[in-house]
Amino acid sequence: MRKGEKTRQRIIEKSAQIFNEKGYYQTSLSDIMNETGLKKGGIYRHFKDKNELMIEAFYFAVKKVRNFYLEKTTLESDELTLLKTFFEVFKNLANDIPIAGGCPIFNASIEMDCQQDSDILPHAQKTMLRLIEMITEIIESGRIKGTFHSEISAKEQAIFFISSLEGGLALTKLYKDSKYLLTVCENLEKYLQTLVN
Amino acid sequence: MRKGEKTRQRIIEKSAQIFNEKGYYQTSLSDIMNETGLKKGGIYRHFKDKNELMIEAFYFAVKKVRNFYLEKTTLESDELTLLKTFFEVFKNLANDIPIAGGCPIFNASIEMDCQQDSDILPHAQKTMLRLIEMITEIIESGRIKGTFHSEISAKEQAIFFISSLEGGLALTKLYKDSKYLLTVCENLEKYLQTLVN
DNA sequence: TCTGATAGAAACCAATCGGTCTCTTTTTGT
DNA sequence: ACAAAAAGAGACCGATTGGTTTCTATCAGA
Repeated sequence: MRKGEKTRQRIIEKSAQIFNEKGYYQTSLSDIMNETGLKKGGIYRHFKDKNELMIEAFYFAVKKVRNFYLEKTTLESDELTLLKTFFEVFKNLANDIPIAGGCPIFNASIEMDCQQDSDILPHAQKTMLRLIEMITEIIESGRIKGTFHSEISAKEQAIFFISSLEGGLALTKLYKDSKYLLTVCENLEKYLQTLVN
Repeated sequence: MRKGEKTRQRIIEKSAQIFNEKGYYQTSLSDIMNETGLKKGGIYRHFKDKNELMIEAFYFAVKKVRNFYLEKTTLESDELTLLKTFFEVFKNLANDIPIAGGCPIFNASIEMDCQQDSDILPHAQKTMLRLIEMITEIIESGRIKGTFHSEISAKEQAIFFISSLEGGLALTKLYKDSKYLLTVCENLEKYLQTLVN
């Protein structure tokens, strides 16, 4: 790999961390300069503007969390396990694993809805939708197999789960206390049991 | 009332709107100047700095939502009704009633956890705690009266409700589609029924 | 090893930020 | 109606923002 390509990758990784912790628009070029050790010229050689860097960093952060989830699951995992693993990932995010600052999709989402002319907003929307659909498919699959009873709407359940988890994670970040998210997870697992046949 | 005091109040009201929509740090003095029609000198006469204005605007926004909730309830309202009214307030917030931009406490919270040296953070924490306690007391009261069964922890339920609602509101803002929050509310009401004796 | 291509430093830029200061206008109490 | 006090306009300030440009240093293929 070319040296430039290596540097480019390093910039994305480092800035993805900062973006997820400080916010995309709260993070300045000098923050990224400090973290990467590069000067402005060295950064702008690899990205045409901050927006391009933000988008690449966003997808990097998302990929990092997705891979973390995938590592914890196997093809044999049943639907109940998959959902519980999903909850686990959120608990880990509260402890800055695999990335500091919480859920990248949620962070980008809530930041961008204030930001007019944001180039990230459509990406955040798309990625969140894919997350919802992923959970929807798990529930749907469990419904078909008879694990969950079928009066429920899979997509609505998915929205409910994700909303609760994201909200709980937000409270946990607000108080820097994981008990809030843990409480939400416990309740969700209890709720999940009521859906099981 | 002195003219200055009137102006001061107008600045607070107008900027509370913008702050809640654009974010406290995304909103610049010129935004406030545009909205109020005042120049910089006219604003800084009434507030020693932007931080002071932010804090006052924050409490104004919170008070506005709280009053909206209080107007919808009476002393005779039973606990189940109080909780459902609380859900209703969130649904209204999705439609920019009584203030545009969603829940002021949540907005301030998520913005401030990125912002180092934020003067609002402690106020957001305090106010969110009061909200949690308010809901906790409703549930606790219902438990004592026998409306809810008593194996549940009131505070944990309160955290769960608020997390879900805030998360649902965030999704609704992301897609500018109230269906997400409505889904969350429906699920919460169903869940609420399982707590009723 | 040499040379062209790539990578990066650093000075520079206009725009904007929050904030101050001075001077003028308006309001207010008498 | 007048004078003192309050209110507001607007120029100004230094710092910082994202972004450009030029020039040097390093890397990589022949």
